[in-house]
Amino acid sequence: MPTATVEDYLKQILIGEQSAPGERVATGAVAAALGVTPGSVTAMMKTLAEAGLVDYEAYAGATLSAAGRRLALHVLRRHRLIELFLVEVLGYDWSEVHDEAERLEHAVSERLVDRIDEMLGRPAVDPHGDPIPTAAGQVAVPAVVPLAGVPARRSLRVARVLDQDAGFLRWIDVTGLAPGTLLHVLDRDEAAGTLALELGSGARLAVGLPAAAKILVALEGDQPSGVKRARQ
Amino acid sequence: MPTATVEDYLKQILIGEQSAPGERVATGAVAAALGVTPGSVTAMMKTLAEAGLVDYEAYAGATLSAAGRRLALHVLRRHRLIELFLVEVLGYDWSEVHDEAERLEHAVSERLVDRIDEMLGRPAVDPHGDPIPTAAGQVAVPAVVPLAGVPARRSLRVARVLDQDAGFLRWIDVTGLAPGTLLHVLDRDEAAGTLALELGSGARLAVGLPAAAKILVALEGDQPSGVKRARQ
DNA sequence: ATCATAAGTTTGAGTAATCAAAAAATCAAG
DNA sequence: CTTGATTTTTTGATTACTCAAACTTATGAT
Repeated sequence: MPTATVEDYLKQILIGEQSAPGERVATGAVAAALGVTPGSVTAMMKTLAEAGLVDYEAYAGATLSAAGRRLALHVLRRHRLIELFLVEVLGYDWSEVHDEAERLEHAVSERLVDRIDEMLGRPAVDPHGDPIPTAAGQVAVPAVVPLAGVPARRSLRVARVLDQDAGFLRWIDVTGLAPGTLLHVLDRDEAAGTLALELGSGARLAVGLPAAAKILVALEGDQPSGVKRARQ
Repeated sequence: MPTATVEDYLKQILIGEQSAPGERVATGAVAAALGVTPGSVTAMMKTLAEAGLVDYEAYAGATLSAAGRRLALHVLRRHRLIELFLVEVLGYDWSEVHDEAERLEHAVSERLVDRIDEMLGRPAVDPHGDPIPTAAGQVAVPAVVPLAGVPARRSLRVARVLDQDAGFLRWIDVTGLAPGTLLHVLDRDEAAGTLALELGSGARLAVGLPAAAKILVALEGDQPSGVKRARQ
């Protein structure tokens, strides 16, 4: 049985791989994400490689092995199902669930996670729009793109918010850009680095490109919940 | 912030104090309950005494300090609320909740526990009939006695089952002696060491005194949920 | 091509927990 | 009382992390 610490490292390596597919995950990226020193990460990388959970090469970084990916996907599944459960069943705000889930993900049994999954109707995504891996390790890969890259005059739906920071999520809340929101890009102002938006509610606002890069959208008119299954 | 291990030791010392009020809790009792060696307990006792959480005297055992009791009661509160939550909200059987709660009690925030408490309507007891401490550290002390000590010809209600062993709890289930059950003691057979019972359902059965010692009952006719509050 | 900087690794040490086994203290009979 | 059994403590080692700081490797800019 892996320790909570091992689970945290594996999860972080998986997230690193997902944000830059095909590349090795750097020691420093893991250190920054977990709030530990680079030396600690190097030490753990060797432990994980020893256990056959990652393929580690000094100075180059690590990739997950099949066994490591399997484990990491289970941790991610637990995390995201717990987040959704906290919102749906316990009335948490989606900006508050991350830290609670961070601790619970190491304490819940597979059995409890499956009950939660069942109770929530086997959901595909968590409150942030992040896809929830199935018990078998399958992840839905929705057809979404960053809002920052969308040209003017397109109709979109907010699908996912990448930043888990509570402050950012509260800003999303007050501007009304939560997942599910319909919106239209009125104009791109490349000079100012902003996008002018009109929401489904009729409200108009401008968002900066850095923020827009963290908001993933689906093109409306595409297949509504157009989702491919990939063994990822 | 105390570690999960410290919380486990404090909780166990509290349970030891409750089952033998006024006495110091022995090193060996804690070791047996937690499944560690006596040497580990001695080491931890010193750590806890150092931190002002217990009053420890070598070869005599430990008692909780005010700070230690406060902490231990919070752990017990978390444990019991989680047990009830698993039964009421997630459909667990009461014979299965103990191990799950054992891990979750160290991972839930005070905030989450309070939400659960609120959602369950600030319950007084968990599925086993064990009283749930309030957030302020108050514990209800119901007027209950072991079934083993009740004379014949009394009407009773099962209030609490002391043994958390899943096998014992399943036996309670199949015999129909779960908390809340009304029953009547038809006869005490001192020679055989059994009690003849008639349940509210009309079923008759005999239970041995060792089992009856682990079942606490309230005398029917007393104030129905006659409960005193004690700062314990 | 070299050289400073950034990134990563190594080393040595510390913390929190554990155990096995030796040593010491307590208790209960006789 | 003394002895023998039981309980508890001590000792020394181990595991799974962690960090700070010294050292090494890789990268990119001139």
